[in-house]
Amino acid sequence: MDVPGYHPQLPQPLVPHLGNYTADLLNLEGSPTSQDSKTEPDGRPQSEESCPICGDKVSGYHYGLLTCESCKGFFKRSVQNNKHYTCAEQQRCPMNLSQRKRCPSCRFQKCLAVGMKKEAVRADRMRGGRNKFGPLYRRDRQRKQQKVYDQANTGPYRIKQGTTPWPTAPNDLYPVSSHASMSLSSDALHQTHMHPNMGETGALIPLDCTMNEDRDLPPSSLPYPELYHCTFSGFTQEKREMPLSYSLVHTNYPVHPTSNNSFTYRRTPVSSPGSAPSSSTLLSQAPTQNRDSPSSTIFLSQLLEGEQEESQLCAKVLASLQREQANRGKHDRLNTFSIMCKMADQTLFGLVEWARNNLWHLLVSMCWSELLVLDHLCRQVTYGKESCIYLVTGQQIEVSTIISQAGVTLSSLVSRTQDLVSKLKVLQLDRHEFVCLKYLVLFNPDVKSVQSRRQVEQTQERVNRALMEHTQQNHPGHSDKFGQLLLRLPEVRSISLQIEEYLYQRHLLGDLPCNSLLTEMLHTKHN
DNA sequence: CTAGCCTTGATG
DNA sequence: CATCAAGGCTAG
Repeated sequence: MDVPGYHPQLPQPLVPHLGNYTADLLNLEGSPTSQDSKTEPDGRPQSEESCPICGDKVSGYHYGLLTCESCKGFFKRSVQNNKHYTCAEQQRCPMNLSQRKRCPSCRFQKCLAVGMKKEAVRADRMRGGRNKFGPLYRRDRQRKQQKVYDQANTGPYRIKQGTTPWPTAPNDLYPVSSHASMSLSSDALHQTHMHPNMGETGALIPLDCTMNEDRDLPPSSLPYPELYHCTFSGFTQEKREMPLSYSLVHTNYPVHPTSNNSFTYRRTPVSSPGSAPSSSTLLSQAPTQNRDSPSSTIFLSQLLEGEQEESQLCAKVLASLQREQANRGKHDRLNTFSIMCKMADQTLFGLVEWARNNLWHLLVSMCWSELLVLDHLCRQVTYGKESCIYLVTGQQIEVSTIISQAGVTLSSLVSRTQDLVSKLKVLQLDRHEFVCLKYLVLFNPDVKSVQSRRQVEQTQERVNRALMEHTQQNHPGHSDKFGQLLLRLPEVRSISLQIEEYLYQRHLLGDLPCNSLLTEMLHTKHN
């Protein structure tokens, strides 16, 4: 998902910079304090934490996160000696204090999976000193402390309380990648465009493009199921911060163009912004309504009212990215891939915000990637120009630039997605239909752990009927639009699965910000 | 090969 | 000068 040849611009106060960016995904908590305490707020020594790989006693930060001394040494030896281990079993060997020696392959995979960074092992073997990521560790400590304070507020977004809820994953530590990176020429810079109404304060914020997709990838299975018990608890704080970030850019809302498929709509005070209608609303009328009644129209309006306006989402994402960059040092900028992850992350926050209750959260956790794909498709159909990809931030990238410079997987994903965009443009997908597709994807009665299967089925049926009636009433000349739209869903699913697989591979390579909602979703779904 | 302890040296 | 995360050393 990195975007070679991509130089989007973000408004101030981001600092223009043309070099490689440190992919540091740190907290948004403002300037660091001078406290560098090794104790938790409750006075408990931090060293009592257990190693995320084997559970042994943590001895400090090593190669990106808190680990024990032995895993530190193991990781160092493995990277320095360029070890390639093979697991004799199914790459799911138990990893604990007593068994960590038994399978170096699984141990190393787990090191990578929890976020240890190969890049932090020095190629020149220089001893001593600090690498340039020292400040990142410090901010990680602060964030850990902040998390402890926030533990009381972990209610609304918790999906699952696991026994090992990814507790010791690196908190957004993300040292500079040693992967091949390249700085873009000014030509490439101009291959991306700001939306004309993006805001007058927009300064050139070029980003590097990391061409590191086609490295050797580890097996695509998902080892260490115990890691995939995740919660959203770590995100309540950032989420709560979101409204504050509005003020940063809210005067610069991009005014998105209104196409024939007019996607602008007015929100009524009845619905809380960005929140879907309640389940009772969705089920308030029997699915066997009289077809000629306006019930489906009203129903669709209700669904639409729950949708977040694009300009608001755009503002949120921009504000988040701005703040992220503002909190970084000069050599510490997000790289392109990390920025894309951040965009996806913020869109996911929107989805979780949108989802009403636990059932919905569960459903979202099973189809988040499809919803993201749908969201992207809708944006392309509405705002996207023929040869460009339109990002949630309003920025545009030439498809040809991506295709020419990306690796096989990414090119394939972009091509497939653009094909789908073309088909949906031909179908003239409108916002009502998009929302219906979104609900049809969400309300999937096949999700195993869903208790109220009947409720999910009924909602699905109702949305299905609304979509059918809408297409018949609004596009009478296009007799099979309903069927054509439904036929696109398997491709949406297929693309989303490929994206998940791609993201997981990047995650194993340490490229994904570990403390992101994106990462948690990735793990939760495969749990 | 492992893992505990030691040395180093940039950083604030 | 203290800190602490790098690499080094070595007995087991």
